[in-house]
This record gives sequence, C-alpha cells and structure tokens, in this order.
Amino acid sequence: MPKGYWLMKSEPDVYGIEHLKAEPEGTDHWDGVRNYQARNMMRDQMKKGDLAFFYHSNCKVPGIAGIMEIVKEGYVDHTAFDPEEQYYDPKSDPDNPRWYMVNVKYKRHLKRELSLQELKTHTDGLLQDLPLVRRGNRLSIMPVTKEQWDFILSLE
DNA sequence: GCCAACGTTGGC
DNA sequence: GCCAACGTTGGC
Repeated sequence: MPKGYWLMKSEPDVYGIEHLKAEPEGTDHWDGVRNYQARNMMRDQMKKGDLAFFYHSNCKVPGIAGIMEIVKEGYVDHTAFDPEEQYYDPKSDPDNPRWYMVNVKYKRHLKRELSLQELKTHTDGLLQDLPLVRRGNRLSIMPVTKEQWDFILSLE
C-alpha cells in the first residue's frame, strides 16, 4: 500500500503524460522544480511506492490526466549545474546542491481526464483544502490525502 | 529585517 | 494576452 499521495503539475506542451508513458519503462526523472516548498516535498517526504496524479497545467483544459508512481526517492537535480539546461541555476553548488528531484513511473491514464473546472465543483466537500482548487495557487507539487485521492478516483 | 520592484505561474 | 497571486531579490 502506498503511504503517500501527491499531485504533480506539468505543462503538456512541454512534458505531458504521453511523454512519460513513452519513456523506457515509462520512467523518468521529474527535474526542473525550482521552488523550495516543492523541493522539500520531493527531497524529504516522497517515498518509493507513493502514488501521484499527473496534472496538466497551463493548457486548454487543465486537469488530472493520469497516475504515476514514485520509484526513486529524492536525489540531486543535476540539471541545475548545466548552463545548457533551461532550468540552470548558477547558485546551486554541486558541493551543496539546492535542487532535488525524484523518479516517477507511468501507471495509467484516468478513464477520462478530470478537469480543474470539474474538480472545483466539489470544493464544498473533501476537496476544499486541496491547494489545487484554491484561488491563485501556484504550487507545482502538493500532497493529497488518502480521502481526497479516493474521492477524486471515484469521479473518473 | 522591511518592503517595493520585479519575475513567474497558471487560470481564464 | 491579461492579470491575480505570490515568490524572490536587493536596497536601505
């Protein structure tokens, strides 16, 4: 049984769930997170076997597209050291790395994509404390309770 | 350590 | 493309 549940955002035009699915073994590293709150969760709290929703953001119909599993716990995001990389951060010192990532593995698509709009119709109940449906929320990684997880899956 | 300016996220 | 929200930066 997974111990933790998460939601992770990505822009489908840049890296969507289809990209992850197409990787060897459906597995890839979740790099490029440059936000301390999100980093702390990846570095300290995400555990192997945890499950995460793959959320499509900044697109026509933002929403939850599928499910993935954490298959490697937090380790140094080396892309921060490479000036060629889009998310290069000169302030991340290899001797004292600032940014971390995890590895995720594609599990499945939801039977139908659950749009943000639809999720927002349930904010009077279990989802009221989910940061995703809160106005102005910008967290790219957030914890989901088991109750929220089960409820969201009951909608698909 | 305050806070204004600026940059980014991301829905709409 | 607009803009609200919020994180970060840097002057003082």
